[in-house]
Amino acid sequence: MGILALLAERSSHGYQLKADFEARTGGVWKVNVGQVYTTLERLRADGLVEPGTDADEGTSATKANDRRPWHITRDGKEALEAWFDDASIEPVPGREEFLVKVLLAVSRSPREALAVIDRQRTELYGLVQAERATRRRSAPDLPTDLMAELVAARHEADLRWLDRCEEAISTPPTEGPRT
Amino acid sequence: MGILALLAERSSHGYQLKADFEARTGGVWKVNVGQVYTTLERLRADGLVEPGTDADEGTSATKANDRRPWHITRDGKEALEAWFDDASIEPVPGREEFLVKVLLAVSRSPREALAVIDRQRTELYGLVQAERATRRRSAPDLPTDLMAELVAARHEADLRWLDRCEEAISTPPTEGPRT
DNA sequence: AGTGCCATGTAAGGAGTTACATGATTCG
DNA sequence: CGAATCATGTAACTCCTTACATGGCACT
Repeated sequence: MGILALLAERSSHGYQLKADFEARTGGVWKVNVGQVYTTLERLRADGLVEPGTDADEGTSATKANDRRPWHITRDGKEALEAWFDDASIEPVPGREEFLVKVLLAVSRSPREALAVIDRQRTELYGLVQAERATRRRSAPDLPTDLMAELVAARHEADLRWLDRCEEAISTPPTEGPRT
Repeated sequence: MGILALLAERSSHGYQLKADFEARTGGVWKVNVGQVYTTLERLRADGLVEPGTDADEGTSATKANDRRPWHITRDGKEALEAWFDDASIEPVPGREEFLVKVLLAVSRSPREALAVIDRQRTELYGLVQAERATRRRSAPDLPTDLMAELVAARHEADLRWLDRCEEAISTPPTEGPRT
């Protein structure tokens, strides 16, 4: 649907779509070019996009490489509308390796758990710093900016959560000690 | 690795592992039973687990159904240690449909974007409420509790981010208006 | 006798990842 | 001329999802 949304803005070809998609997601979501082409084929199979006709732009400006322009179809536009209209949030966060690791470590032993939490915190903190640095040396576009803010917010939430975990396993060594 | 971690705590069989894994992730990560069995096969192929011998528990207590107990191997323990030791955080958040949808909507039109943001906010807010409700009527175990807190924290971060997006597309209608 | 849970598996399909193959153009 | 970049595509692999097929046991 991301590819489709880009094609709704303007017709384009695979290689370009890859670049646009990555730019639009603030460089966070890197896609393999190959995947773009297979995705376009899938979209075509579903009738949501169609390849450009020769009369289309083969004659006009674009004649550089072997570019193969794609257009969104009527069905494609409808599907895209439906997608934008659908506000349902996916599964729920919490399926990340990072979390599972911490949760499973908690059940191992307090010592193990604290070690894991500490390492994760260091790592996360490093990421936050790195992002801040990256962000300082560039006047990015809106998507990049927004994505950066989200990533930062999430990471900070995760850091606070790690503190919370540490507290939880430290405070009640066994269970409700005596009230 | 989640399965492996559970097997490190105690040997168990597929059906049980499924239940344990879900419990350990606070019920957030539902796995299909079938996947557990294929995962166990994969782990065995890698030499990280091994099926129980007949002498093992076929004779002793467990004789109920056709249970097939699995044990972690030496290699498995090592691999698990390595996994717990590895603090690297995966890709970076931000690959969720929800985000891509908002970011792509932002580039469409302010009106569209505000509509999408608003719907997402309503949805997210509903989720937060639902979770709070769920949480109130149950005295859960530690993993469930921690997971719930993380989910709540993330959702709240996302809500704040949606506000931020709204602000970003409202404030500078075009670009740096006049200093 | 029947329903439902325990328990183990297989098969099909969709999607992402990595890697590779191939050629044109552009720029130093 | 050589290297980087533009551009399109294919193949192999891994993993997750859904669905289905079986059978035992327990409880009513």
